[in-house]
Amino acid sequence: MFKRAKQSRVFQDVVDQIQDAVLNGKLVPGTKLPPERELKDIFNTSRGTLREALRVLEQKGLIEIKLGVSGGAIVKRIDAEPVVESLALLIRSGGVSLEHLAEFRIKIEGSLVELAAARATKKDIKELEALFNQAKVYYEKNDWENFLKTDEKVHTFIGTMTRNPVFQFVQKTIHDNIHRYYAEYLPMNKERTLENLTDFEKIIDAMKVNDAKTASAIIMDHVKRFSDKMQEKINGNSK
Amino acid sequence: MFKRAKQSRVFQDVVDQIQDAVLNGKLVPGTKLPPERELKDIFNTSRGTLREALRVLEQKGLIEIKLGVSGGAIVKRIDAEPVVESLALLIRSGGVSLEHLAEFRIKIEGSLVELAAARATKKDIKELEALFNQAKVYYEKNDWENFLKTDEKVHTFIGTMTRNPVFQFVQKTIHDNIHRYYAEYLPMNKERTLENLTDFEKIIDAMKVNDAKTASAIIMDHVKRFSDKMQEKINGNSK
DNA sequence: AATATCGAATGGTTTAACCATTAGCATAGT
DNA sequence: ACTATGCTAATGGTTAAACCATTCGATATT
Repeated sequence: MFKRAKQSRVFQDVVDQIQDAVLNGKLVPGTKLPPERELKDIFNTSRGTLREALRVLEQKGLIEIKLGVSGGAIVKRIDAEPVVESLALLIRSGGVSLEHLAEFRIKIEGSLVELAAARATKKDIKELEALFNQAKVYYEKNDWENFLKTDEKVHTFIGTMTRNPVFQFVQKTIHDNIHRYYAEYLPMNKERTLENLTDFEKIIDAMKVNDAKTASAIIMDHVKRFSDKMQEKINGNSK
Repeated sequence: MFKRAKQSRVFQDVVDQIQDAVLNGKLVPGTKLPPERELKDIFNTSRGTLREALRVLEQKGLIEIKLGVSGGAIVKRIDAEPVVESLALLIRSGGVSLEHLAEFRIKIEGSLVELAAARATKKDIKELEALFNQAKVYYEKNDWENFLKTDEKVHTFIGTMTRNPVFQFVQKTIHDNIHRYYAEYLPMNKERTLENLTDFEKIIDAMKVNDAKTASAIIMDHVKRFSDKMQEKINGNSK
């Protein structure tokens, strides 16, 4: 009938109060909180306890702390970083394998490109073409590192084209976490890079006429092909 | 060229050491860390600083802290909770609207059901049928609250059927966050509940023969229909 | 005017003490 | 013998006061 009375931890109360203030818009990003020695009086707590609260808020990505005079806790604009980080932890702890990630990525990136293609503006296409030309230069110079970086930018940019922040941060999270495997298991060469570049060109063509289905099919095939290659590589190495 | 040398914060070093130990398997879930008063000596720090480190580790979901004698910090099995929580924060902070969520959900749940249907075992089907019968009872008793809870269980269970933890936690996160809107904007009635039940039956039928495409199409239509209704309701109310 | 120096504000850390919760044990009462 | 009560010690939670380290701006010096 009754719930166990939650044992209050003072720092948790402080965390909740500040978090609520941020979520209610009472504390807007950029606001500087009072110095610790004042905050501790406001919340009627000790500095140690207050600092535990600040650590939690910092970890949640709600505040950022600067040193020195005129330093202090500043309310941050909430971004996807804590999500990315905690997912990375989950992955690294072994709860998620490369296969799991790749399987998810194939599905999600197909849908994502479909949306992006449907909503592509002329400005988007121009931006994509600029990235394509950049990638082409790196391809010709055999500069794999910068090629990959540009490839990364392309994926991120297509994410923004969806105009949907959920897709955007999922895209970012997946790529942040999958990149580690790529660098380790899928060394680039001229042939593979060209393949990548060709797929890219096809997608831009499909997007130019807002052909969502085609664009989606190409990216799904692209992701699947690269994932399979990486999987082969891993299986091969482990034998 | 160089990065600014990160100003060392002692508690961060403690966090890193313990986190690394967990990720390297040197500390397995269930292990109890020494009491604070010993840990502070081990790391050669003060108790306050050590506790700041523990707060961060707790927030990351790496440890859990129990009170009283034989209490202390216990290494946890890392789960999706921190990911779900930080994503919820991102959503609640206003970066994500219901439309964004619904759009994402339509796509992801289609793919998810497709996978689940392809991998459905007889045991899975039995479990789904049990949930279906339970939902039917609540439908007949006009018990909307429990009907919705069961509906929630169905979605979660279909998530587990994918055998892919990424899909599982995305499904959980989306539903955790969308549920708030549902309860507020989409009051259930006999007609709507029946519609829900009918869709559910169709999906089970498709899954019985591992017809992934059909199952996927049904759920996408289902989610889209309910999202549209909710959207209407919201637009109507706000006018 | 440019540069060097210093001081104050502010986060980072330490220490030592006390409070609150809990598990286990000892004791008393039946 | 068994149960219930209460005591004790271990452990996390909190407080307080002091000092260190970093940074910015004011002031002095050249």
